[in-house]
Amino acid sequence: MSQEQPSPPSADSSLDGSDQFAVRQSKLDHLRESGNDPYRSNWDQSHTSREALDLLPEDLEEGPEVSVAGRIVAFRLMGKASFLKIIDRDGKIQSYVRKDEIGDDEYAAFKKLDLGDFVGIRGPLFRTRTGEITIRAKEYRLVSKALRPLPEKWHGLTDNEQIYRQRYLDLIVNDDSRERFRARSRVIREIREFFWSRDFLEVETPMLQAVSGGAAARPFETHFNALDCDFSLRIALELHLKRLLVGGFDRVFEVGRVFRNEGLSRRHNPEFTMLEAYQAYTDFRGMMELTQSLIQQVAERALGTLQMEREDGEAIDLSGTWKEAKYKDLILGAVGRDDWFDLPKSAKLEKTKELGIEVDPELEDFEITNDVFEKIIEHTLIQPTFVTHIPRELCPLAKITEDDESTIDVFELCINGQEIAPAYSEQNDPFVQREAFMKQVGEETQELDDDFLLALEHGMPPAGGMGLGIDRLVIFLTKASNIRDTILFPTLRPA
RNA sequence: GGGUCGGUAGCUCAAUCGGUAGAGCAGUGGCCUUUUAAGCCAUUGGUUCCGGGUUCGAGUCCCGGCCGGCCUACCA
Repeated sequence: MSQEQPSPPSADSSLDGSDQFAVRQSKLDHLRESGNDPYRSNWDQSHTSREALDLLPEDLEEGPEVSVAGRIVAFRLMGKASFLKIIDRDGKIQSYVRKDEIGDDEYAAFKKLDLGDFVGIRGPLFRTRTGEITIRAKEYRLVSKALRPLPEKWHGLTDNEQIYRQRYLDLIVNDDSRERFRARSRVIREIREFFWSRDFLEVETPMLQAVSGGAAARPFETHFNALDCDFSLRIALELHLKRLLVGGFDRVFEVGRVFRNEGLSRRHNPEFTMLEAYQAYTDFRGMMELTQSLIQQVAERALGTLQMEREDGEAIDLSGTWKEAKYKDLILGAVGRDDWFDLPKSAKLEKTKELGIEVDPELEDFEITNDVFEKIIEHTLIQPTFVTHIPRELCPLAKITEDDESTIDVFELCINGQEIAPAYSEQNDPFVQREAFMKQVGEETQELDDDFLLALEHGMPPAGGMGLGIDRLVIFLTKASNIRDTILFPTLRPA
């Protein structure tokens, strides 16, 4: 380490810079040889970047000394002084490092730092000529070496596959992605706060289930060795939460992962996060108030606004009292005739062809109608809309409407052209429930959950229940276009 | 599962009709004490996703495979 030699001969001289990993590894080796192993270092933070920036009011040129730490994301060497920018958990801050302030040897070592390295920096705050709040370094220390280069600084990382498989790189270089996942976390926190404030009990129910019910989806199957029996991963939270209503916990909610062995799409990931809440002595009308208040409060607190914007620029207004529409009215409007529900199946199929949608002719009448809803109506419901009076065949777990035997007391909340949250007046008649299950078991590959029916026979209080797909909520709250942009590590084929 | 588009340097992207694979950033060496995608000079770096085929010659054309985007199907 002589000061005279401008660049001491070392292993570096054999490296031409073509192999960035080798160059960085060589730098690491030299640090270790000189007793400065970065992987054995640490640093005490006095402030985060954000906190430090807040310490220098507009009218002041000089601020107190701070000690920060983070990853180097910009590095500008200018002879005997340098600027670098580090990123930590709440932002970025610039530091100014001068040779005459940290010393010749230290500065020589400093120049060997790389983009991506973690450093600690201590020094007073000041304002640069262009007004940027900056730390004038008195001391720095390398506390972890990055052996691989960061993605390009200007374009960031754009390759979708790499964004999903190496999310950490996306989070380092793509500000919007980092902010989207912070927003997701705030949304979930505010959801919990909402239910806690309404005296709901947060619970955890099994993910491994002998019978996975509560929805019509194919489950993932697995085998439990100790008991030598098959289990499936849950596809919904519903049936266990209702057992808790039976048990006397009359306001419960759970936020948790559910798993459905179905296809992938912009709106579907095989594991996704569901909220379900059940409240005794209310009904789907009560859930309507609850759901609207929940989403409004979450948006207000987590994002500070009720005015959303989709990726395509269209606005979504979450304020006020949300629209209500009867399922039947929406269908009649979409097909353009009042006698739709009296038409024979062949005429319905004829009409769907006119409307330009493909419908499987093997389907039941109500399924054809529901295809009309899902393929023509759903994606047009951008503004929050409670769709009510849904045909009873579509859900076996809800109460029948008192003055209309053909519909159930439920709503399906649609926002952003997607189903976000269904809610029901929960069926608590064990006979009607068993009948509905039997009918479903007959036509689907569905197992009967006898244990749940046994619980119902002990008596479940009248209740309203609601389920909400958190990933889809986050999609429109954060202007994302794809569910994968709201899930940190989305499901991909193994590399 | 089907359709379609794509995979080129660490990253972001070029490469005409099938004719020597290039640029910016990053890296390396040098200059530079308030920069802002810092600047200037020089410079390294390629299994063109993989495997076959056609051809004098393939990043480019054909066949097969792998991985991904979008659309679609499945999806309470």
